[in-house]
Amino acid sequence: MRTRTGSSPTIETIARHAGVSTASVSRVLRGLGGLPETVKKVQAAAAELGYVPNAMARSLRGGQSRQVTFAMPDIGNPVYVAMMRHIQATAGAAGYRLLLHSTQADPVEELAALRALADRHSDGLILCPIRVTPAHLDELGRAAAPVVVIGSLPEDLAVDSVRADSVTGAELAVRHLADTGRRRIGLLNGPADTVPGAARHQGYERALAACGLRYDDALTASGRFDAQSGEEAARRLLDRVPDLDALFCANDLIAVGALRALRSTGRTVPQDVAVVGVDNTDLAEACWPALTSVDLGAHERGRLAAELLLSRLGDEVQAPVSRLAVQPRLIVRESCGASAAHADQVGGPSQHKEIP
Amino acid sequence: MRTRTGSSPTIETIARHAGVSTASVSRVLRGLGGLPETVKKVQAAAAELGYVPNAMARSLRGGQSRQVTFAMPDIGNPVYVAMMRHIQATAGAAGYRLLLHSTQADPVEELAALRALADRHSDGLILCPIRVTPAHLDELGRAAAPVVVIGSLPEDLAVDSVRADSVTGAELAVRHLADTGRRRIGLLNGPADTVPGAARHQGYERALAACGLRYDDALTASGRFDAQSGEEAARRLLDRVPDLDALFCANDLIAVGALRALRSTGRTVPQDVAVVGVDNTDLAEACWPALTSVDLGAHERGRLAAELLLSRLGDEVQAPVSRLAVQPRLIVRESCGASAAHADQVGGPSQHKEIP
DNA sequence: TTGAAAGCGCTAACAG
DNA sequence: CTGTTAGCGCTTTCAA
Repeated sequence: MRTRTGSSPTIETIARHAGVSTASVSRVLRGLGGLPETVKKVQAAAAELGYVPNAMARSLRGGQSRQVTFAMPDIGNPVYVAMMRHIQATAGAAGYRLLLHSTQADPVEELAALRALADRHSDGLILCPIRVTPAHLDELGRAAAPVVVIGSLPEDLAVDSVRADSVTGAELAVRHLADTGRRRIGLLNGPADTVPGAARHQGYERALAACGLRYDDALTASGRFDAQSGEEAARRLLDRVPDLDALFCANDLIAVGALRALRSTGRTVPQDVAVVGVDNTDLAEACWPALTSVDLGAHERGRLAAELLLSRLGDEVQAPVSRLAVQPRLIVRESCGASAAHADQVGGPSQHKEIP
Repeated sequence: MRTRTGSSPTIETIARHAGVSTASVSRVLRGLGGLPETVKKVQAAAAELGYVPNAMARSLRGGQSRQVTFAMPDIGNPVYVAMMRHIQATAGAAGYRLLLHSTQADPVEELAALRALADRHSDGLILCPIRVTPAHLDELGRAAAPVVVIGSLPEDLAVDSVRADSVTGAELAVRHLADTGRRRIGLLNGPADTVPGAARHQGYERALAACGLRYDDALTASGRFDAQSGEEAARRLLDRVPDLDALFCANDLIAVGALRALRSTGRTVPQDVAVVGVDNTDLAEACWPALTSVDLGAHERGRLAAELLLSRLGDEVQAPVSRLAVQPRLIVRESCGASAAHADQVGGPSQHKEIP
């Protein structure tokens, strides 16, 4: 085993060892020219001393950190984990490291993530804002590095974004419920004043109209975007409107809570009440009855956001602002009337029907 | 709105602006002394120009990046997300940023994460190895920065670690099954040659012995640590041993797959077959029947690992190696015979019995 | 092709 | 208390 001096070798150590200049070491190590003789000496010295270039020095010199940040509201929500996985894959493949910033759905934290770009520790940011306040617009406008927002933004803001078509997604769900004979369709929403919350509500309302069903405030309830809140909201709603025959839930977590509430109030899913979630997370397949869910393309959004950010980082010239939208698909599973018998007869996992 | 020059102001910009030296700027901005007059001028200039110190320069100078890395096998597994959440909270509170490295359960990737410490982009690493090969031991020995391993390590390796007592956890589960009258208890394991896989197997075998039940290879099956694999393994096992009355699953994902297999082969849980998972992830409460699960203290492990790493980073002196172990608890839910009636009568979420 | 030298932006002696 | 100065480790002109 080789001797370990206290501190790691620098480019100068290698230079001395190889009898060349630091400039030559730098060149050789990055594959730029060099006399075969020189190259060999440098490589030998580097190998022998176990030299690895210092990333911080390189970043300072080069003006870029080769790191990107993903800031999202709640790491406990599998939909963000799905995004993260694809962001990490895309960024990693391009040689970028991934920094995580969990904002706790706190706008202050979101702004902090934006402002943190000023210290140049990160070359760019992918942000999932839960709300878009004037302060957000302001900070987005003056961000010190490229930002891609996953979510909807005002038209006139010159910031790249990737959004789900949440309204259409909600429509898909509600329409499917109506088409399969449901008439008293409730909405279990997250905070109505958040971007996703507002979108779900809008889609719900619009779809009802399209199906000739009347919108009724009494059929809606809102809370947080988690299972416990979903369960509580479902109980409240069911108390108030016992004859509901379907629940459209703003995400899968809420839907899982709703399933619990339904079960504990003696209702059968989907016979008595059909349930649809949103995000098509792993939870949808894990719960029972397996959850019909609107896939808003979290994977796709993560990948696209990362690609957008990377291309922005690579660009010399200012490419025009991109505003991507991914199409939702409805994944029909048992919670929504696909007969259990049908599901039972198949061997493999992941049986579902897809409505694009 | 203030004018935006192309590049951000440096400490020198501020110095000129305030009519002082860069050293004074540095001092003032870090709260070290200064004449009130000077302080005011500097702060004014910094505020006016929107100055933020460059993190890379600071890191290079200071010899530390104020970043730590968490490397884990599979970000799709909620147990790692749980760890991550607490690592992020602990590290974040101490002013460290969190880098993510998903290793895909690939030993090569794990080694890469270890070696990457050499470039000093990260001050320390929390590693969840899925396997510990001789190469791991070697790299752990020569790591360029402090490492904390979440998992078991050979006694003679001088590396901090936090482990779950997975063997005791398995015993808790199997013993509970035996105590509640189960006699044909199967094991659905992940890869047997991984650290967690081996531990689950060992605990299973040991608990059977303690309960006077005979170990039988035919009652075990193994695959990967995910739901699909769990479902397939469960099918194989049930085909082979139709009269199983309990399944001990190596993690919650496998257990979820097992629930699916049981349902689709017409068995009722827990009446026909009781099921226990491991990790007590959110999944355990999401599925139905709610899953009895061994809580191996993922939160605790994440927090402790982060604290260990941070204290190691702060230490001037070499503190002795820490080897922490967290105690498992069995969280009993419906999949294991807690009567559904009992669960139904309660209003709130998270009803369960806890066996420490 | 190679080496000398000038920084990237910051902090920390060390004098004054 | 403040300014001068010397780097942290690297890349990159610019000459030779």
